Amino acid sequence: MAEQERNSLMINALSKSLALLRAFGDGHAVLGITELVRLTGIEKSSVQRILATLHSEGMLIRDNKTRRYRLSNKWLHMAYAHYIADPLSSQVMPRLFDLQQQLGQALNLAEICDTSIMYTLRLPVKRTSFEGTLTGRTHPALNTSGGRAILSTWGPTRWQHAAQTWPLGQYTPRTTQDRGRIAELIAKAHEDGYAISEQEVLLNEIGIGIPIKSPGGEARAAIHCSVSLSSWTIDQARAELVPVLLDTARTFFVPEYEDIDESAVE
Amino acid sequence: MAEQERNSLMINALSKSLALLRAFGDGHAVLGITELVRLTGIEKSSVQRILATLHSEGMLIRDNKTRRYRLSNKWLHMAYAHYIADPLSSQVMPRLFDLQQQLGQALNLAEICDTSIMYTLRLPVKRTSFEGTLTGRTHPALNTSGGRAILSTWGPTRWQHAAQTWPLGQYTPRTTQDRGRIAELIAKAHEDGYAISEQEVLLNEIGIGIPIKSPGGEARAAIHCSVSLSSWTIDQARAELVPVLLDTARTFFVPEYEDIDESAVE
DNA sequence: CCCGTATGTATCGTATTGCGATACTTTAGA
DNA sequence: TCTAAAGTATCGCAATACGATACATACGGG
Repeated sequence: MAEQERNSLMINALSKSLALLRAFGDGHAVLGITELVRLTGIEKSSVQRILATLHSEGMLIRDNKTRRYRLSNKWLHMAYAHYIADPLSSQVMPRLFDLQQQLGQALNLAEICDTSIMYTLRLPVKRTSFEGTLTGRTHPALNTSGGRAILSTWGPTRWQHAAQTWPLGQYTPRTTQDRGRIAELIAKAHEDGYAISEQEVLLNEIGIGIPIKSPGGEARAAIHCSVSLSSWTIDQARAELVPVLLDTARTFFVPEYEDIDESAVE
Repeated sequence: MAEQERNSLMINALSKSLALLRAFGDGHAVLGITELVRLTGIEKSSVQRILATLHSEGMLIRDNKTRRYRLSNKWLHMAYAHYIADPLSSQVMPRLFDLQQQLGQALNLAEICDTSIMYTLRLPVKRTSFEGTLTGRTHPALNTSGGRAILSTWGPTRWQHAAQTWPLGQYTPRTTQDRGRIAELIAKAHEDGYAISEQEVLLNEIGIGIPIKSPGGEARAAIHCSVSLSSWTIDQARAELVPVLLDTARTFFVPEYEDIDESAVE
């Protein structure tokens, strides 16, 4: 929010277009003009022009019956290009694959993305829900073991602040809503070197988050392991899975973030 | 190309930005200003502005050392939103998963995207290359079994035209360069109801492409199965894999394309 | 080590271009 | 059939993005 206007070389039309595109991500995947006006607050005429442009460029599919739009598969190209250029994914992928063979559990790479956790690599084990296999899914960082694991490396000041201000979701009856409790859990994760959560996002699911630290000790990503409460207890998971996961996470080399970092505060 | 300008409600800045973004996809995943100017032909000042905007929106990561940019993981959000809204992927995924359990072979969903094939769902079997696990990868349609399978449903006129004009790559010594031969292979696929290719994209690989037809009989997508020549012969694959794959592909319901279709001819 | 070139950054006046108001057309539901 | 809501088209204005140019910084060879 803060530093939008300082650079006078910002293209307004492009900013708006991105805002509009993001609207498709936030739960509403199929949208018409008026809905977009409501969601984004952009003028109808502008929405009209942006949609026309994106559509004519093949980036949007239009349902001629309902006159509503959805994102085309051309966007997968951007995702692909991201992965190719991303030093972390290419490094983590093969190790994650081996780990999955060894442990037989669902594994993800989770990255911090503003105040959310995004699953960027996914290796499911059995037939899960379709959504469960897709990369790009996000959850509020505070709700997830991965998010707490990452925050636990940022130092008490920053994680306290995050625990108090970052958004929270409500997924199951057992999703922790108590921000003080969350701060405690992060502190615990700081001591342990990893975070465990129980049924906070999905019922019957234990989440294990292991931070992937840069040389400076801060993490922007985590290995996330998801196991079922019907086959595992928390203690079993701690004893059998955590050590292996910690071993793996330690071996990654993550360069320091010289870039914006933008700290996602306020 | 043809119908760019007829609509006067096209936003120039946005079109340019998309062109610039696409440059990251085409093999060059990390780019500086000057390189982008070369690749896209856009004025340096414009490139500068677009990059500044995208960067400040968090869509690009900048390496402060080399001053070059790459796509951030925010784009995965767009990919995610695409999948959520796409009726085909969500339909195919579970069936593909079952198939993979049954056959134990690498399976993909391949979709036509202009003159290319894009792998939009991937279920690899063993530790393959990183790229081999990523969705959004494209190859010239003419080079792949999936592309030929799809074209074989479009009728002789259109597939002849495609065979003569669509781009061709050269991946292995055995990649067919003869456009006449490719037209023949498509015709063969039309008779058989599927396409098989041998070592045209990857050495030691047999590709099997099964069209997923809409009620009208035309396909925009294909199931693609990749098997190793060290364990299989072409005849074995035809006998053991193809029937099962055909059975599966037949059961999908793909709505007709009322949308642009844009036929990628010109 | 210094210089020359190539690349990235900042500035600025102008006319182009995207803006938003409004009027028109189509759809869907009562 | 009518009405309200959603989508589409038009148009004049001025704000905005444009591109030329000048300035700064990085890189690499002699």
